[in-house]
Amino acid sequence: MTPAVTRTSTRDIARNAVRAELAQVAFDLVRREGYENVTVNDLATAAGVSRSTFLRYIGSKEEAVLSAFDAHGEQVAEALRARPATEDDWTALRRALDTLMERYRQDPQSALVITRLVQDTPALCARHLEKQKGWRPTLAKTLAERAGEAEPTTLAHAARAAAALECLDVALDHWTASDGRLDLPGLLDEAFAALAF
Amino acid sequence: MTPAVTRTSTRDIARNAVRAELAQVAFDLVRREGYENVTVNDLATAAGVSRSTFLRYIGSKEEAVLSAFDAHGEQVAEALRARPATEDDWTALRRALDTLMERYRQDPQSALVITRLVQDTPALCARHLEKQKGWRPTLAKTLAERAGEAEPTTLAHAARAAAALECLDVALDHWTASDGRLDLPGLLDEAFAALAF
DNA sequence: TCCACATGTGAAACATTGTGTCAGAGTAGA
DNA sequence: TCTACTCTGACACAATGTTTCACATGTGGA
Repeated sequence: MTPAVTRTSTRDIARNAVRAELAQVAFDLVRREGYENVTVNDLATAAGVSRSTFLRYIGSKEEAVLSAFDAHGEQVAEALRARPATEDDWTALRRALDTLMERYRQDPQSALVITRLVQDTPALCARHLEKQKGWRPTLAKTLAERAGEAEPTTLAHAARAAAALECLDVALDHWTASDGRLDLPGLLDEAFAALAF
Repeated sequence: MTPAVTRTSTRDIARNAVRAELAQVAFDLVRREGYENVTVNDLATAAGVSRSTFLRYIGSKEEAVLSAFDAHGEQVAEALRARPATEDDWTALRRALDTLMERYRQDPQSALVITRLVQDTPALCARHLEKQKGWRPTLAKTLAERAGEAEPTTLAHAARAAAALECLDVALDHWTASDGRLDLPGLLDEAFAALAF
């Protein structure tokens, strides 16, 4: 059985560091050569490990690129928890997404490349949507907790969480379509406003 | 080059019939044995054709199940076009989804099985989300056309289309979680209402 | 020091998927 | 009848992801 408490041992830290390193090398190579033109063998070789080891850490070729988004779900949830309880759900969700906006602002070039890569590669796009769908229950639960102690997670919370994530998606689509020239937070505002009838 | 006008020849009709037949056999087998426990070879054998032929018609193992949803996007768009121009976007989208509700009402048992299958199989879930994302531009364009002749497709239209599809998704999640006991159109209403602030 | 045990790594085999090629069977039409 | 055209199945192929095994490394205790 797994231990009841999820403690982070030094070994886990080391593993995560290796994983991040492998993902970084993989992303650089994919960025240069294109996702379809690179094999797992290439990625492993570039990282200086065997194919076995690479897959042991990363899990799959898709994950090599998408692990960059691993933390996003929890980050948005964390930001959502930090919003004042008086704020309505929709505003709180919009503000929580500012956490991600900040990431895109810090390095727009890289962000544009990886976002395009995911959008243009069907396999990556599909997996990314699935991963993003996994954030929904967490956000919905956080909304429920904000609402009150005994509040169960309702369908309404799930719908709002899902809609907020779709707004992010739509905004990113328009952003990449404009080659990153349009203002991403502004696009996100526009998407959010479109659902406030 | 492909012909400029997409005409439907008798051969295309025959091809689609074969495709539907293969998909039906494949779905039945997957339903009984489980997606992971069945290979493309099994599906082809069950349908009485070679693996080559099966993949030629269906494209991939995932598509064998997901082709059941192929027409949904265009059906919803069609229903959306049929809504009165005076109706606001959100109401029109909700009513357009009644087309799908009708499908679920006609055969709730099968609908429950296939919906669960897609939800519980990561590969299917991912591909289905990607396919559903493909409906978004069509719906957004339809919303724009409803708005007026020269109206371009705006980010707001895309956001509403995306949100409506997510409402469908959320409603289906709760529906399957209730073993199909809850009223699906009612759940969809609830999800839509959660976004009408 | 020596031993036992756990952990990380690479090599290889394996089942499966999806693509591409090719030859033969069947068919409709000139 | 001859000729294109299409469909089919067989096969080869590259690649993915899983599993198993052997080897190295290192660590703690007797």
